[in-house]
Amino acid sequence: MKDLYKAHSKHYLAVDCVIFGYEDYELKLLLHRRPIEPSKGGWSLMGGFCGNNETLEMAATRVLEQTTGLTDIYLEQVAAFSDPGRDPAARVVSVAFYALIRIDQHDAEKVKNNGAQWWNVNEIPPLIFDHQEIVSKAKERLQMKASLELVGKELLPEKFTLMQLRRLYEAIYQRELDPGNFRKKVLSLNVLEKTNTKNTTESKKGAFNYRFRDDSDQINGHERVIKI
Amino acid sequence: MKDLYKAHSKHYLAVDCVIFGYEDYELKLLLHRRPIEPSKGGWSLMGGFCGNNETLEMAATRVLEQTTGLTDIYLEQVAAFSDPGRDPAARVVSVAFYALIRIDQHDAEKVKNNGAQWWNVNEIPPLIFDHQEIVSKAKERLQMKASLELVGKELLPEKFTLMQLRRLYEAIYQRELDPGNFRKKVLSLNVLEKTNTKNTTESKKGAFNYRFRDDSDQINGHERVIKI
DNA sequence: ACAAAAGTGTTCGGAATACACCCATGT
DNA sequence: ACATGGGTGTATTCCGAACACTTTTGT
Repeated sequence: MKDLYKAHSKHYLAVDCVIFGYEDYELKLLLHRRPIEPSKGGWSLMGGFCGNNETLEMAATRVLEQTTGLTDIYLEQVAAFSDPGRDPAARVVSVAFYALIRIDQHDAEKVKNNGAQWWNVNEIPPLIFDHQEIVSKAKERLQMKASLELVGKELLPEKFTLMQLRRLYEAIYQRELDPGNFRKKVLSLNVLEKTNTKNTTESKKGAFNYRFRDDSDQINGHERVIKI
Repeated sequence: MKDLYKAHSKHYLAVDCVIFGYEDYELKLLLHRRPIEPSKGGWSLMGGFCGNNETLEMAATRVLEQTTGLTDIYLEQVAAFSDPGRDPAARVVSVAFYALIRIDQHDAEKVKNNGAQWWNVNEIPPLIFDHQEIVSKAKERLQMKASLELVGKELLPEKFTLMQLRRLYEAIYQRELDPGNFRKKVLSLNVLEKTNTKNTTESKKGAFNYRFRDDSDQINGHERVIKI
């Protein structure tokens, strides 16, 4: 079929991934040194160009696999960034995604080869282009998501204690949460199930491990669920 | 400067606008018959291609002015849609926006010349391509926005009664709201101010008109404000 | 003994909900 | 008179926030 849109201009289309991970009670973010010009060597989000036959989601997935070695990663679209001057080398429109991954599961070797490094989300270095703005928007989105449904399935190990989950929420919300109230609220959502195993590494008494229920995807409408 | 990205493919970039308006107690949506092939004549969102030197927001603004005659329109980015087959004629990535406009203020002449028509948001005809999906996502976003802050400034006339505002929320939320509770909640937000004028067209007694306060943009963080 | 997390219970205030009820007025 | 929306008040319920308290166990 002939191209009916010939009169219009074409654009480079990129994806940039804000990769969130959780480790040592901190929400972290994977950055690498940009391997190409311009701004080669500057701290940057993981990015890549969108191919002709892939969706933006596929491109983001591909970028993630190349940099973390992980497939099957949770992705959420954030927004498109299209300031004509955002990339000094050319007009590139970038669609940002955020990803949630379990730090312990990714391919540390591959990450290192990419010159990548995990950073506490509150202590990141200066970033190239408009990547700081992208990160800010991604953080907002993650907060919003966390307030609408219980997140953690993609960030925590399969089994985790309620304290670990609370620390994650504290890192996302950037404020402390009452342990007792958090426990009651989270359990009332009925999306977790208790396991028989205990974790004794973080307390003398030991805390039961929980896991996400298999069918824990029944969140109602646009009603905010996690006030916490 | 020479193009450093030559190896990568370029793509057509379009914007599609979901134009919300409010009239006769109904949330409406402006559609037109697509003026070009493919799917010429099919019901479609207002769209256009992004130029080389404009942001996507600028492109959307331009499209809106061409179709409604209005400048200075409230716009919110929804998402990018990038299925390679979404447009049968070519690979076109589209970034969707929703717009809020006052139906009485737009250029009815221009709209008519565009073969455009307002539709109740729940009774729209079959749309071309993936526009139905775009509309669904835009509706979700509008609901979310309406629950985070008081909307209406862009949809209602400058002066409006609380009943009109409530009907708007009922149209957005798709459920009835208690008149007394709605009034108390909305006024407690402290973003409206009472005017001296009354509207007697909708009740025998007559209801005071309200308007949005000039400085009514102080919404706190990501805290949900409008539970309603 | 003490510290520190696990886990449970209680209290309190504010907010949402569900109403009742009076007011004003056009028909 | 009565229907209809305007506007106010109130009782009830629910939920989040604050916090007390007991349990368990490593040091």
